[in-house]
Amino acid sequence: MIIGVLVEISAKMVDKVFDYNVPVELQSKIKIGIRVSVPFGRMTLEGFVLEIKKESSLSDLKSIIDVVDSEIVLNDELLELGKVMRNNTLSTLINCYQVMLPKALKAKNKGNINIKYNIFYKLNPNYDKTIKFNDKQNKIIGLVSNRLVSRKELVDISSSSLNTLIKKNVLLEEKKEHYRVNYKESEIIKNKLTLDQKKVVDEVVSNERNTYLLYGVTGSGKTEVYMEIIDHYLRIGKTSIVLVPEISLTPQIIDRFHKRFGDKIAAIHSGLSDGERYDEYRRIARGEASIVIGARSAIFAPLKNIGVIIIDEEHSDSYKQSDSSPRYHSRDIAILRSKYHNCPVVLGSATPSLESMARALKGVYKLLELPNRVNGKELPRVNIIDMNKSMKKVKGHFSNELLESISTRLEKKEQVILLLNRRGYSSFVTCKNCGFTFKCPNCDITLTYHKSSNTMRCHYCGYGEKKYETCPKCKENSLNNLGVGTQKIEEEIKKIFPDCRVLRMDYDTTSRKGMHEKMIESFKNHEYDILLGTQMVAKGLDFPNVTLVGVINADTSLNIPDFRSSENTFSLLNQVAGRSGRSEKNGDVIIQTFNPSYYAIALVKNHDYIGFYKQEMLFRKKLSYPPYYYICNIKVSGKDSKYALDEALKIKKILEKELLSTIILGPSTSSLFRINNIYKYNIILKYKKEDKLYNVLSKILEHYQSNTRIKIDIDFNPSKMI
DNA sequence: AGCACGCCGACT
DNA sequence: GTCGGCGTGCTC
Repeated sequence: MIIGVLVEISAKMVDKVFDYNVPVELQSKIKIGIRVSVPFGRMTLEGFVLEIKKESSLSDLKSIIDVVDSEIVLNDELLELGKVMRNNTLSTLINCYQVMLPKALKAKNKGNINIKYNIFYKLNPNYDKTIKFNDKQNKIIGLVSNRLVSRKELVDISSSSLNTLIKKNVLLEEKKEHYRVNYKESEIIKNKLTLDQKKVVDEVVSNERNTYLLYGVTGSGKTEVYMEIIDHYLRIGKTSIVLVPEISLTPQIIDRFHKRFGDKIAAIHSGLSDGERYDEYRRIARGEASIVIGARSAIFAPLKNIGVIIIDEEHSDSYKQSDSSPRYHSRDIAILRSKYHNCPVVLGSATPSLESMARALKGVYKLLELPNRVNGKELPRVNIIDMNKSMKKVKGHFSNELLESISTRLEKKEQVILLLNRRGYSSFVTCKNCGFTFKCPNCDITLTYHKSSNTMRCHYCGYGEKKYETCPKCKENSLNNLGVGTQKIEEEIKKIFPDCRVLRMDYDTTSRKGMHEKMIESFKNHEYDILLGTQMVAKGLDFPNVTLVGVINADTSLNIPDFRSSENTFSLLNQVAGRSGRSEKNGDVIIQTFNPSYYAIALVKNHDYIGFYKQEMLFRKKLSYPPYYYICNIKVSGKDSKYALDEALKIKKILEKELLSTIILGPSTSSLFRINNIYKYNIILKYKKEDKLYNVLSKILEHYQSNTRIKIDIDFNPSKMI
């Protein structure tokens, strides 16, 4: 027996199958998709078995050392999917496979993440009948004589007696896997659907394979629709995947699915330890869970017989893996898997990505709409406050309008959410006298001030230094802590409303395990009046008593140098506005901005997504951006900035010669020019149809693979270009 | 990823 | 002469 093995090294050169002999005693364990350990050069590596055959074109094969798994880790569907991914992302095949698996199944972590077992005992029918037992031993034997008894139960009687019985071979051990995550039985809660919701459900389950764009306003009951669709497929024995952005993968949403589907769900979220993740993964692989809910990588859940794939908040950029290879998008993977399973894909959003809406309007996706809120209420009233006028009257960050509204709600014992838009914003330190700002010596990024340690830190590489008292440039004592943090805002609120209970929710306060959950719960129970936070208060949360949403600073996310900054801003504001007035009481929204007439802000007033879509499409067309053109970012980086730039220019020359219908921009320094002393350049391609593209880029990658002085990363349809 | 091979600069 | 720099190539 000869097998073809893909080894766990991510390099173009070894991104192929290597043949090995299999010793007779291991042959019965070999399956396609199982892992083996093999000698490779003078190393020992793990790899995936991709081929089983009788002959090889090479003689003198080495033999595999061992078989790693008892069950396959990648099934045929995922093995094939990986090959398509490699072609679409120009990544290595091994990277594509590794991204599908939990940490526990990667070679580097072997042994660190274990399967937990519960130990049970039963009576050995052939034990030595001449042995005499004491009372406690007899009690144990009585218990195990007709059933499996857990070790814990027997230890409670007498651990020494138990040990004696084990030693004398009277008891036999049996191990059972123990899953660390627990889904308790739960009473099933089902809401009655509105006519609109029912129409959507009926369309999707009509069993045509189709990609649907579900455009539903905030509060229109999309989650209920998802659950009904999933329920339909569950009843006919099919499985489902639900993707949610990590930031809205809260205990609240998991709880809702849990209440409806009990232990049929497997939830994969950032709060799980590696071991817990592994347990969930095995439950899925074994068919013990049939509904998977998780963030981006849950799209690879090894479910069989998938009935539907749902991507909630489909516009979220968290679905694109942008920091490492393979740079894939969950939406693309969903559509590929839907072809294999012949099942529908549902993309849901109140503010669909322009790409998806354009496809829906072209008929590539099928458009479904939920134009009304389920409670029959109007969408909240949105009031846009021009801070150019207000700032003169008020010091601090609050306009009179916002303060008055907060005050009214507090009197009525209603709750308030305040959003501090920190995207593209950080609390940097600057000199009021000469304008000097502190930057990271490694990354060219402004350092962020941390009050608790009185240090300035780089958010990219972790560099930190003590805060200066005087400006290092002009020696004046005029360093100013610019930028607002949630702490600062909290202090301001407390000054104005001393009795008000403020809950601060941001990255700092939620990083401890379980804090996020606790905060949401306590706010829901009205232990606080105001929830103040960053992005994480904008998405998916459902608090019936919230009747006012205030946005402190709508503009900051407009300043990001990215062609999607308007889209991201509109979508963030629209999302957070949707947190207001979700129950019986009407809701209000107050948005503070310095650009009140800018369309991405002004159109939030009437929740006018379609209006925004039309405006934004004009801009995208004019500048040849998606969805009119595809974009590909070629990242060239190296320690030697001149060398990297020279090579980037060479690459551009080649591209210009080969790609005749592509717009080529750059090489430009990205806004994060230097990270950890690595200099970065971007070459941007804009194209509609370019048949040679993948071929040419592959050749470039191949040419530079062994060049250690620069690194080339290719990102198709990048979500961000920093 | 590692490791060997091989081809040019400054030294016991 | 040769030690060692790292660019290039290979691993079934």
